[in-house]
Amino acid sequence: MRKPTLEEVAIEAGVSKMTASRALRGVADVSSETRDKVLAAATRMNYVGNRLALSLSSQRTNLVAVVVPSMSNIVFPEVLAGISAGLDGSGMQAVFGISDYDVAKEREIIRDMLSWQPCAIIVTGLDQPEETADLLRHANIPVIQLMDLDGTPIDFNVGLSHGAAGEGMAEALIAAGRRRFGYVGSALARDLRAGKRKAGFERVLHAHGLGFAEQQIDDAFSSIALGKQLTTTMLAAVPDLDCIYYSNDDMASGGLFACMELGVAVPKKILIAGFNGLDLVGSLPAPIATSRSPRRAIGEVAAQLVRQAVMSNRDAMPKTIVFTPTIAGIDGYGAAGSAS
Amino acid sequence: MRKPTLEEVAIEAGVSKMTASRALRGVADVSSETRDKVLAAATRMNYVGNRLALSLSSQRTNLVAVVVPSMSNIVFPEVLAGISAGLDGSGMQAVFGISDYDVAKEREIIRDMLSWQPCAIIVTGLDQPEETADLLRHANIPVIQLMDLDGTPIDFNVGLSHGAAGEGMAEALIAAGRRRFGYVGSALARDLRAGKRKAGFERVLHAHGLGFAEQQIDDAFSSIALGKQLTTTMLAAVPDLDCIYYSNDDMASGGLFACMELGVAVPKKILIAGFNGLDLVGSLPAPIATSRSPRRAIGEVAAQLVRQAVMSNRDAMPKTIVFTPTIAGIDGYGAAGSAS
DNA sequence: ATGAAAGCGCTAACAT
DNA sequence: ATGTTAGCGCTTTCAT
Repeated sequence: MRKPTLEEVAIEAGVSKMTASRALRGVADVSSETRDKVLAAATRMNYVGNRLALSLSSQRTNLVAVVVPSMSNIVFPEVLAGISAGLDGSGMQAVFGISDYDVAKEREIIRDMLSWQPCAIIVTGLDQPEETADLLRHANIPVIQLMDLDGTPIDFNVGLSHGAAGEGMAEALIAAGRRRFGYVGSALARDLRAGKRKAGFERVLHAHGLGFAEQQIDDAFSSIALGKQLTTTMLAAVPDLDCIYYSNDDMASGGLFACMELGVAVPKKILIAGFNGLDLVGSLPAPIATSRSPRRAIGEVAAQLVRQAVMSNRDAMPKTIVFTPTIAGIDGYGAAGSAS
Repeated sequence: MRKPTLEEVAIEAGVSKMTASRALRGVADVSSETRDKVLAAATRMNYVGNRLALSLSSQRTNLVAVVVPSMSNIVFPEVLAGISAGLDGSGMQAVFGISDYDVAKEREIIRDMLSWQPCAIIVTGLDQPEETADLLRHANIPVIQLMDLDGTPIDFNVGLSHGAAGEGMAEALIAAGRRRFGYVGSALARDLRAGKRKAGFERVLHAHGLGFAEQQIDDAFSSIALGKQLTTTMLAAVPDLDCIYYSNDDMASGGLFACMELGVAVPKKILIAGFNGLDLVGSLPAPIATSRSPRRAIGEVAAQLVRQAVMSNRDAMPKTIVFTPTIAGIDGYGAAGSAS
């Protein structure tokens, strides 16, 4: 039993296809009597409209394509939740793809999604290779690049500077009296934003005549377990550090757990610093420093931009929305910084 | 500048629409010379096919609709990652929607997604209201219900019994000598699976002449912070518990942090038990009990079912895939249980 | 190996 | 207030 079409509903209701279409869409100029007949027929037949036909015919879709690199920590799911919430009530629908931090896969996903004629596309980061950027530019739809500001946007850009985040954290830690630093990271070859934070952090260290006394970097993706493991290794090799900077909060939380197991006082002996401002960090048994990135807000703002961009003149819109992370977890650095 | 159509590519290549279509799709019976001409023209013009037209014309799509209740902890993102990975290479594309544990919103999302004529739909849980189930049944596509087994599936079912998971955990804890139980949970009105675990747990308690000495339940959604807060409250009221069962691992982790702050020995004085088997739990500074649910595997298996169902005869396929959670974190309960 | 005609299910534009 | 015509961009079917 095939699914009923608009035409079949129209026949059942004793009207033309066009009238049925108007009634179903709630367009004006349909007598309430006719509308009721059509709605009744549609309900009776379990009619569900065909958006393929609708979109093909009307030359526009309600699809917003979104590409994120990963779903294995809570960061991108929160961005997606923000986008989804920000789109609520607009009639638009997000379509997600996961690139696994793989540029070739990202390009294929983008190509695939563009074939669905989305009304906008949201991608992560500014570092797409030229071929991918080309694809995006030729789509002739609003392109929103999320999370990162350190680079040249194609169109719209919502995020924060990871270089500056690294710099800010280093300055805060030096101001807090720390001098002997270690770095624990993972997957830096793929997670370019983590690399930018590290580079910013090192710029400030060098400006103060300092540097990382020790680094532990693994190719695997970040996790609490990996942070714990690398920290244990690091402290066995260089026990006299007074601060460790991590690629993110997952790694940093693992670092805290390693210190607790080794009986190293946090933050008294070693200060632990991560990035993201995960909820987890606020509940941990010892304070660790972090840069709070407004992940959900970034998603919501991206959704707002999409709504504006598809409605109104794109040229009259701000091209860049800058968020500034707040540093938390260092004495005397309560709630500095703000979003703008 | 509008996007080029197949017809324009065909003209540019000096062939008919049909030949261009065949060349682009790699269908047989196209001379390699012609194929090259068409491919060159398509590349030159940055041609991207229009899937709306393709799907409308061919009467089939590569879309798999997926509805999950939440993105605010790592559980469903992992399921989605499993689905996405399981679909890789099939040419199918997942489309996600988030219902926020709201049945009305879920129904609207499902209705919306069905209008895109997906080739299959994956939803969370077995407890959709009749109206939603009707929608699903009338779609005439494979319906896969995830995570839960305690109920009547519409079509295919992949998951675990949460009632049994609660029972198993209670038995393990009683076997481990615990007798004075507390319960800490959240959002039970919406998270029905958490409620089923609690009910199973209580069935076993009652069978042993026991019950919860104290309960702390909040309407908010689960989080580490909430688990910590409710546990602090609970231990202030009833300090002599020897075990607390939580609605999930996020809440349980918060409970552990509360105990650490209060100087309560875990697991010596109080044993803490959650559900999910999050990575986090394996790195925590004290052992807590959990039921490991194979979230990613559930997603991957669902994707496999979809691939089979759209290719072959649905009737010849298994209707239910049962996973059994493993209990971890209780002495003597190493790696009991297995997936089947 | 290639092309022409018809049509997927809907809406836009133009009648009436 | 309702109906008619044309067409969205592609594939299917049937020729050649």
